[in-house]
Amino acid sequence: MTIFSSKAEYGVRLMVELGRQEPGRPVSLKALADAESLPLAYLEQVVARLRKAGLVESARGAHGGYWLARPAEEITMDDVVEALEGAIAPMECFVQEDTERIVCSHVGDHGQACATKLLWTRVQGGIVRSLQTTTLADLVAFSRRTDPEPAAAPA
Amino acid sequence: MTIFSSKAEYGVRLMVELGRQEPGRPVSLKALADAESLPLAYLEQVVARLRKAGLVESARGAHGGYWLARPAEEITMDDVVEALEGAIAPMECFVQEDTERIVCSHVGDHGQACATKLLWTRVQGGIVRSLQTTTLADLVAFSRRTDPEPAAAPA
DNA sequence: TCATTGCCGACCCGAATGGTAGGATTTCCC
DNA sequence: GGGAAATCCTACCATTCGGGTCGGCAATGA
Repeated sequence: MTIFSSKAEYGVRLMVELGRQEPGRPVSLKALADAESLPLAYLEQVVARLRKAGLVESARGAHGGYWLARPAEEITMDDVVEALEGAIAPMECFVQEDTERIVCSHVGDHGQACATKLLWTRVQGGIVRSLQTTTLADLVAFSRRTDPEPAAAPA
Repeated sequence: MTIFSSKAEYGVRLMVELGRQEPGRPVSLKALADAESLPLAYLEQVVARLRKAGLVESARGAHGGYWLARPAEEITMDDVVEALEGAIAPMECFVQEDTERIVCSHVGDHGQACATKLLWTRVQGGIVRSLQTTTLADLVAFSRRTDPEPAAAPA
């Protein structure tokens, strides 16, 4: 089984690529698609989610493009993945309320709260914790270690 | 997004129900299906996975049924979920080799190991750790807290 | 004015999910 | 021996979803 869809993979790669660029200058989606060998039309849908979540900003028209809305150090992967995949719920019956609250709708079958709730809660905790403690800057630094060349944006 | 399918939900509930029973006596799938209000025919497929993974054993014929192959204390939810959902990989490009080894097939696009690897590895670690540190006995105890009645198996 | 780029909605195809149906086959009980 | 009660096994099916494609509109700079 795979946990995340390719939206998450593409979106994270896109964010990393943006993090590698020097800030203040927009990068066209075409350049990003070429750099990562990803289909441009599909990336449009992916980046739209990131924009609606306020993680990237954009400029239209010639020499337009995208850039990070905040410095990479202040972006936790928790936000990125949630923007791309939606709220992280281990199971359908988990509905996220406001903050940290978790509700299982299977309560009430015969008065018994389902025991699986305990398990899924722990799993969710494990995932969210690992996402929250990783910033985009971490990934950018990791990518520079293997490929120090910045992708030479010929805007 | 939901992480696990209903196979995991049903299978875990089934294991918990088996854990609530006194050992040594087989419980019919029909009784389990009734206790959890789940479709019998579908549960057959679910329990087949648990049996093939060696987590439950079975006896055919009248008064046959299922029981835990090991005491609940010795069953980690890691094993249960893996039997039900298959190997846990955060992303398609993760292929589990023999033990703990993780490989990302996206290496080589332009010599750059994908930075997402770092992230997915951490996430997988968070999940596996939470599953390994929870035993079936934990869930059984949790379920008894809310519903102390053992489900009165009328064989 | 025109190329470049972001933005948006419709459509589409294959695979997986969540089942159902039906028939073996084995075993206990009378 | 004959049911009845069970596990087992395979095939099938409806719907959803993932992973895209396509076409067109809107805005912006040269």
